Amino acid sequence: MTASQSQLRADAQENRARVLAVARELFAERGLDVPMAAIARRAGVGVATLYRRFPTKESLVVEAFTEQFAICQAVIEEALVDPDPWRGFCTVIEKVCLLQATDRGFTAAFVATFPEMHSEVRERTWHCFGELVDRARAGGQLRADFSPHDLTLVLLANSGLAGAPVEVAVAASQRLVAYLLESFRTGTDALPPPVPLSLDLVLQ
Amino acid sequence: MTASQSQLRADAQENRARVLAVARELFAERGLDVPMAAIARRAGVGVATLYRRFPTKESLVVEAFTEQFAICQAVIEEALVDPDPWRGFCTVIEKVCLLQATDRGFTAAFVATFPEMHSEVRERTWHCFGELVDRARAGGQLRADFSPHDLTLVLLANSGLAGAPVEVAVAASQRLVAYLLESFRTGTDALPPPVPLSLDLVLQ
DNA sequence: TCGTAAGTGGAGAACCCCCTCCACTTGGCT
DNA sequence: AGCCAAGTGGAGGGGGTTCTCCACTTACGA
Repeated sequence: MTASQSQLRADAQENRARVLAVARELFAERGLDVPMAAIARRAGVGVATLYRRFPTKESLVVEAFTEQFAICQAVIEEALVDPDPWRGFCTVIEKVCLLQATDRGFTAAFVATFPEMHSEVRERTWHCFGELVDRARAGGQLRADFSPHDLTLVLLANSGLAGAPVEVAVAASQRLVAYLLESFRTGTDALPPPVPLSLDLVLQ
Repeated sequence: MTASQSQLRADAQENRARVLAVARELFAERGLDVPMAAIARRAGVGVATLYRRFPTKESLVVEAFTEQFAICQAVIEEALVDPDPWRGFCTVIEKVCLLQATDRGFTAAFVATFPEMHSEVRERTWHCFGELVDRARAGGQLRADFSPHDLTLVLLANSGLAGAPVEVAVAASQRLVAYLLESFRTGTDALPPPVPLSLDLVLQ
């Protein structure tokens, strides 16, 4: 019900919403490489309509993924109020990696969006995670030499699994995360079962 | 001094070699997306020359990377004769991941080459690694629930770091590998120092 | 009901890619 | 020296992309 939305004619508003939904679907399924024409076709509109609402492909990507990024932000803030900081820490990594494994466009969108994200938001998220890391370290469950930068390391590593079909990617991601969390911690736990990751499976 | 090589005129032979060298350089620097025209230009030849020697881009990629893949094969076989199977295991992962972090085209080339690799070679490599895993497990240094498929997991995860500039990718890869090896083992060691992986650094 | 501003679709411009064709050049044998 | 098979470069065909232009259609207030 923003000004810009209510100023749109009813049919236009509906088209816009459908385009956005389709874009999210296709970006998740096939990554950001999916052509604008494909999005327009599946949404049942012409390309011109699409470009009228989203002047550039990048703007569509940004709009399509702001929701996901907001979820990430929320996940971190939520973890910060968890009384057990180590559990909070694990939850952050597990949830974000799951999101990433589920959505093929996630990482690329994040990278594309990153430069034009208000640095204010970035700083805040980063600060929150730093806080979480400090507490988990102070609690003695997170190893002392863990660096907040390792979050980026985990995210990048996890993004390497995005090529595989979703179910495979999710299973692989869960095992990878389990391995990593285990070495982030001071202790030992059972892993989820091995993933039969032959490359035949990975190549779609 | 193969028949096909010696049948080439001297100048042609030199051009072919230069093209191959340039291709390796550019694939390593910028990934497989680098246009054929760019390779031709840097090698100081026309595109036609390039296509005369390598009828298709894929064939150039295959030729450019067979050396690297042979190295991987050698690394595994060499590890198998190491009297300490755990050290062999670590060496395999470290060396292959280093190769991967150093060369931006590595993973894509591997994936592209994979289907048309003689399954005989694949089987052999896979068998060797399986042997190594069995021995390391039997030795009690590798965790019992490690799966040979986890090698693929490591490789895919490590490939996620390839976007960053080489020095960053290498440092990040080393830390990732250290983390993973630590959770593959039954014990604990110090990590290499954290990598300041802000996304500014990662985006070239 | 009807006028008009808002919205639309599809053709096509501009660009980049892989790869081919062909008139020209050149190495190396005689 | 001279011949010619072998080798060459650059123009351009065919297909893909993002994005624009403009004649047509439609929602909706008066």
